[in-house]
Amino acid sequence: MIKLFNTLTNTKEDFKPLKNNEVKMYVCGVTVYDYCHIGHARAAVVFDTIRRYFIYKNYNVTFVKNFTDIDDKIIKKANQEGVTWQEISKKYINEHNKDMTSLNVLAPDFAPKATEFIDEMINICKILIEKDYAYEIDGDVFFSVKKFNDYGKLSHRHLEELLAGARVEINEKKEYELDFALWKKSKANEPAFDSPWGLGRPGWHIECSAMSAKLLGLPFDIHGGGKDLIFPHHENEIAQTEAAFEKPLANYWIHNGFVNIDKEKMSKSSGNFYTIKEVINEFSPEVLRLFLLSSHYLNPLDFSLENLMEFEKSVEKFYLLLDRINDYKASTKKSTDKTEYKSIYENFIAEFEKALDDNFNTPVALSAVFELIKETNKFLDQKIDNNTFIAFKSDFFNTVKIIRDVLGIYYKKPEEWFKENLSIPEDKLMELIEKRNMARKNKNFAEADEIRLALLKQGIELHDTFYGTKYTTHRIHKNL
RNA sequence: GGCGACGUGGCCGAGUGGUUAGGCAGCGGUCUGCAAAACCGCGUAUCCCGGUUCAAUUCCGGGCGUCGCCUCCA
Repeated sequence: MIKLFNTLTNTKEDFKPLKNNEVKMYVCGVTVYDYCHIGHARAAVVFDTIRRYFIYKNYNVTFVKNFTDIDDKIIKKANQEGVTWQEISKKYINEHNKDMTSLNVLAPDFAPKATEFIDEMINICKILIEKDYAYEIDGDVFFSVKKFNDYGKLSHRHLEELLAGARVEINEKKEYELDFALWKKSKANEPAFDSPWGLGRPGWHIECSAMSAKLLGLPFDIHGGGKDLIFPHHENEIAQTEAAFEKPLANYWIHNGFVNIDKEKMSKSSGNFYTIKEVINEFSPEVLRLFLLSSHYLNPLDFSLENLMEFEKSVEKFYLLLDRINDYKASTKKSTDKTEYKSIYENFIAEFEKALDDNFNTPVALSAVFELIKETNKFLDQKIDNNTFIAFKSDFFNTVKIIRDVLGIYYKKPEEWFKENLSIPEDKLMELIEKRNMARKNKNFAEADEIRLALLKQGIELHDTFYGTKYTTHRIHKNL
């Protein structure tokens, strides 16, 4: 039984799908006006992992993640660059998708764009006006929060509280300060869509109401996004959808914590952010993904390049083990004193699932992974006969597949990993290894050590094993 | 101002009313020409003050500190 923390009830609950073993989930995507940063990466990786875990548990998952492709910031950027808003949104959708691919985030089943659902949004506005939940003033349509009794149920706030803290907002036409726009009249030279209220464009929240209702139906199981979306975005989405359709929007609301830099929230407006591209220029995306999973998704995650180095080593450790298995020479003699690998394998599966069942506790799941690596190394330290080794490999690669499928890491071949970090041409390296081994043979250890040290400075470590000299590599982070 | 979260060993990071993850770094050892890798061993933490309890890091109250939301934001 999967338990998850539901923002709506502020408690950890058993997950019960609405229908059999189906999970329908909608996750808020990004507004496409710039490159994605690490905060976007965290949300993407968190929900991707949740999705992957449901799939692993044999649920049939329908996963929707949208793009907000029309919005003030997109228009502003388009004006700055002297291009159309479509060119901006297209470009950054494309860049977003590249980033997601590099992070090994599975493509959503649906990746709708707001502008593809204008009719549906207009329809919701019409219904809300008809039902007297919304009103039109001079081409703008606003939602009247006072009329929706449950307003505040997600963010656990009351209108008075919200008003008390509200920064002075000079809005004009609204009947009540906290009312929000469903439809915005467009100014001259702004992108515009035809509507019963004249030319305009949708407000921010309405798109998700339209797309989720159309693509998943109401209610659906899980709605997710970053914690910063709880208010007002998701609160408003609930108000619109539930007022218009008289059905609950989603049963479970999941929100991931922020990525911090020096304890402060990473955000565009504060300027303290790293883009995904900047980071994966310095570290493998796999390292970034592992790092993002290394703390619980509800908690803040402090980002630093130094922290990434730690996880770079973790990834390396795994590939070292794979490499070891590839090279392993089973003993021709019958195994002695061998422990059963079966129990290591079964223990891992149990720990791993227990962790993820409990509100997707990826740090604990990772500790099970690290234990597995250690236990496996220990197992291989014994003398293993061929039959035992073959049986072991089968169990081991089953577990690796689970880790890959669920956590989305460790999907490379070890040689790929080590080669991608190689700082000199491989044939040159082979020459040096050859040269060093000649020196070793001649007991010229000074020369041998000199070669090894020189390579080490370039991020290449040599390991003399009984089946030959192996190399491993790690990136040199000059700028850190 | 209102509401909320958090404070764990050198660092990162979980769980738990009593036997107390995991990782990184460090130290000692096995191995090695020497290393590296791997393995073994060591370190033994829960902001402060009260309270409840046979027992609290875990529950309650207070304090201090950090952060978040109330504005676009993953």
